[in-house]
Amino acid sequence: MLKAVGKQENLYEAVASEIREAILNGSLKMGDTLPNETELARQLAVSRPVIREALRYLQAQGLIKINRGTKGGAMVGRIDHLFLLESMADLIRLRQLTVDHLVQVRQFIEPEVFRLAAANATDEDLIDLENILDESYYEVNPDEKRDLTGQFHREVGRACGNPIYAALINRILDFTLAFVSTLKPTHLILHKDEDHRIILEALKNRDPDLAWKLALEHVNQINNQMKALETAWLTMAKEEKAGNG
Amino acid sequence: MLKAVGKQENLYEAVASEIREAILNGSLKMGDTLPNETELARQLAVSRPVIREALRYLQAQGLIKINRGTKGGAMVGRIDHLFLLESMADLIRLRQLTVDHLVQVRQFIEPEVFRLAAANATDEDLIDLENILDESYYEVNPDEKRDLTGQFHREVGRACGNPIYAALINRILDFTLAFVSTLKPTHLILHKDEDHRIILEALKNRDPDLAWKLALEHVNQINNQMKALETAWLTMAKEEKAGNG
DNA sequence: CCCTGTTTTTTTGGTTGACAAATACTAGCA
DNA sequence: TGCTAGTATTTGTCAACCAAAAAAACAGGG
Repeated sequence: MLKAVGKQENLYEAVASEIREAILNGSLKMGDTLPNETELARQLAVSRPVIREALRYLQAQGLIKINRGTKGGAMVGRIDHLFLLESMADLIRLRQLTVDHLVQVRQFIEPEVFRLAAANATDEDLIDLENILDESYYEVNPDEKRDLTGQFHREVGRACGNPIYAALINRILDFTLAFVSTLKPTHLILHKDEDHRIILEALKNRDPDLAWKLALEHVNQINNQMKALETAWLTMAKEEKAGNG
Repeated sequence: MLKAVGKQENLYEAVASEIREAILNGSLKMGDTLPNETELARQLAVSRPVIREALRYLQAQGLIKINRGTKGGAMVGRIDHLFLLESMADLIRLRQLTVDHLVQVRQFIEPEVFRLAAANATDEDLIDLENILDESYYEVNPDEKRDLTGQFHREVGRACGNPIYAALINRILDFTLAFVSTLKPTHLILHKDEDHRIILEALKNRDPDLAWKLALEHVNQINNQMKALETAWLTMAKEEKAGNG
C-alpha cells in the first residue's frame, strides 16, 4: 500500500518550514535576528532569491520583521497571532494547541453566530442555506458530503452579518476538516442533516433564542465526536509507538 | 506643519498592494488567474523577482494560489479569512468592515476571556499583570501608556489558557491601536487605569462572574469611545470633502 | 571634550539573463 | 479508439551584479 505523497515541496517552502520550526520549537526566540541572506543561502545550500521568497512568506505571516542596513536583517517577531494563520494543524502537532482549545472556542462562538444569523440573515441567505442542505441530501460521496455540511456552517457565518465571525468560523472549520481528514475515518459524518434542517427552520422563523439553543446542542454533539476522535488517535499513536519499541 | 511620512514602500509591497486592491474591489474575482510573471513584470515595469516576492507575500496571506505549468499561474482564492490577517485597517478603509463589527465581537469575546482568566490564570500571570499596571501608572508618554494598557488586555488573553482567544484578542487590539493612531487624538486614553485595578482584584479573588461583569462594563466604555471616534472621523472626512468640492 | 557632518561598511532591495522542471495540450501511431 | 511522445507554456532556480538604506566609524571644528 502506497502512502499518498503530497505534491512535492518547493525549495522556498522547505526553507520557510525550516525557519518556522526553529521559531516554534524555541531555538529562535522573539527578538533574535537570523543570519543575513547570503549566509542563509550558503548554510541551506540554495540561492539567495529562494531565501528571499521564504523570508517574504514568513514576513507575510507575521513571524519575522525585516530591516535594511547594518544591524538589519530578519528578526523574529511576536508569534501570538499565529493561531489565526494557516498553520493550526501544525500547532496541534507541536502540542501548542489542543482539540479542547478549539472545542471551547467553537462551543462559545457558534451559538452566538447562529443567534445573530436568525436576526440578520436575508431571504437570499436562507434560500442559499436551503439549497446547500438539498445538495447535501443527494450527495453520496462521504468527503463531498462532509464539505457540504461544513459549507452550511460557513454560510451561516457569512449570513450573521459580521465578517470577523465569518472569518473565525471559516478558520475553525478549515482546521476541523483538516484534523478529521488526517485521521481518515471515511465513514464518519460529523454533521447530521436533520439537525441542520431544524436549525434552518429556526432561522426562517427568526427565532434567535431557539437558534442559539439548537446550535449549542448541535455543536456539543460535534465536539463530543471530535474529542472521541482525538482519544482514538492518541490511543492509536501510543500503540503504534509501543509496537515500534 | 509636516505630514508624517510613513517609511517608504518597497516595490514588492507596491505590487502586492496593487493586486490586493484589485481583488478587494472586485475587479479580480475568486477563481480568476493573473497574467503570468513576465507579463506582470512588463505591465508593472518591475523585474520578475519583485513580482515573485509580491506573489509569495499574497500567497502567504491566502489571497492567491500558485500552480506550475501550462494553464498554471496565480489564481485568486477564497478571501473569507482575510479579516484575520494583517489588513484589518485596509478593510475598514475599503468599507468591508466597520467599527461596529469589531465592537460587537469585542463585547462578546472579552468578558468571556476575563471570566476564563479568573479561573485559569497562574500566580505568575497575576504578578505580570500587576507589574504592567504599575509600569503604566508611572508612564507619562501617552503613546507608551496606551501600549501598556493594551498590553494588560493581551496578557489577560494569554492568561486565559486558550491560545485561540489570545490570538483573537491580539488581533483586535492591533486593529484598535492602528485605528486610533490614524486619527492621532494624542490625548485620548481609551483604557482607565482604575478599571484595570478593579478587574485585577476580581482575577486575584478568582471570581469569574465578577470579572465577567467588570470586563463587560470596561469594554462597553471603550467601545463607546471608539464609536464616538468613528463618528468624529466621518464628520471630519465629510467636511474635508465639502471643503475641497 | 563634545558636537556635527562625512565616509565606510554591512545588509537588504532590485535587475538581468539564463536554464530546469512541471503541466496541459496535441499530433501521431497502433 | 486509446495510448504515447513531443511541444508549448509557465513557474522554479540559479548566478552575478549594482543600488539604496542604515548604522557605525571617522574626521574636523567649536
